[in-house]
Amino acid sequence: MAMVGAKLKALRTRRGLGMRELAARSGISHSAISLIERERMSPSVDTLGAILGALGTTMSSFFADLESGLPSRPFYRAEELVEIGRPDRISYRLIGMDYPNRRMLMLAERYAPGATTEASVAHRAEEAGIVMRGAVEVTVGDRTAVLRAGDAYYFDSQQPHSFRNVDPGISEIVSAITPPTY
Amino acid sequence: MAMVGAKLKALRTRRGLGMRELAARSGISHSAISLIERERMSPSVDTLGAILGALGTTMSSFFADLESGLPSRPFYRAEELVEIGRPDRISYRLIGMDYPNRRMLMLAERYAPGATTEASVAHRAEEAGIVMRGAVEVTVGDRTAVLRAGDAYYFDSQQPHSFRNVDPGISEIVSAITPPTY
DNA sequence: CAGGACTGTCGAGGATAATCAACAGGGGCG
DNA sequence: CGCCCCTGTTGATTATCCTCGACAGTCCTG
Repeated sequence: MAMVGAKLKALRTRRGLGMRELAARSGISHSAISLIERERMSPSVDTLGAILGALGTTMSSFFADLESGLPSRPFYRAEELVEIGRPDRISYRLIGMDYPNRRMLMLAERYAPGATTEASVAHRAEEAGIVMRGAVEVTVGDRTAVLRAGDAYYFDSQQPHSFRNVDPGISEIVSAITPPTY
Repeated sequence: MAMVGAKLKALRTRRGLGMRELAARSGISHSAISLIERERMSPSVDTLGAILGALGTTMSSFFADLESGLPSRPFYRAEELVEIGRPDRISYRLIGMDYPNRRMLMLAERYAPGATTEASVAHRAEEAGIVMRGAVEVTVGDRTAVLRAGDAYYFDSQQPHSFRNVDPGISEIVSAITPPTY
């Protein structure tokens, strides 16, 4: 999380505030601010949140700016895709893992026989995908359908939804979610 | 920073990962993950960053989702505007301070006589404003102009820029910056 | 039912974040 | 100059994060 200190200092000085003044407004000690700005310690989420609050910022704005920039490259080899699931059940391989400030989550999914997704909290997003191999039972709200190669889906993530592999072998889906509230 | 734990747990379980598995991938101990998920401690930025990385997420995505939602209200009284500058030099009063995931920063600025902005790092953004009162010398790149009531500006923030109050009294500007890399 | 592999929680310790109180370096002003 | 008020840095102490290992519960398998 490099650059946190430099960015914080830029924010503070731009407002013409001293460390002590910012400390008083945020409830964090001025020495802590000094150490954070010089990258000599990594603040807790609570601490950083308090400081950003006094500067009129939020965590998301702060890190959105920090992590912004163009991706390092446009192409990703199959072997490079980062695994964020578990291959023995449901493998989720992330496309464009080093794209800094993504607006979309694209995944190559691979379901082991019988694998089922966990119940998820409702979130405002749109989710679409297409089955590439096998057979997947998709439930959205009160509707259920078995999708096979070539079949697709598109729904609002706010509705309760789940996926279950009903093929005796492996099933594969390519999916996209936006915004990436994954 | 409430909800961090719940959101983290949702992310982990959705991928079918146990605490120990996530601990191994992130390099953070499973007990720390347990404590964080139950909101019994506030992780450091480094720690949370490591965990999110193993889940294929970034800080900005994580907090963007966490802080999302509709604003509590559409109207803000003059007295309510939050001060993020210093009234004796340059006062910056934030409009819509509780708008959760803003794409824009709008400020009511008030310059004391002789006040000057600090040098700022280059950032990719657009900045516009209009002078309401007094006289402000605005420098953008190699150009300088003195703007008075009714005069306005619009420039790319990547160019070095600064503001200086050249009025014997107080000068006022209403400005907007997007995205809010402030 | 016993054994194993998994789940998450808990307690004691060491590592680190955060605080408080000094300290040192500018300017400005009488 | 000598004093004041500001700036940010540093050392010693306390509080908190973080780790390691132990513990208890669940589920599957022999």
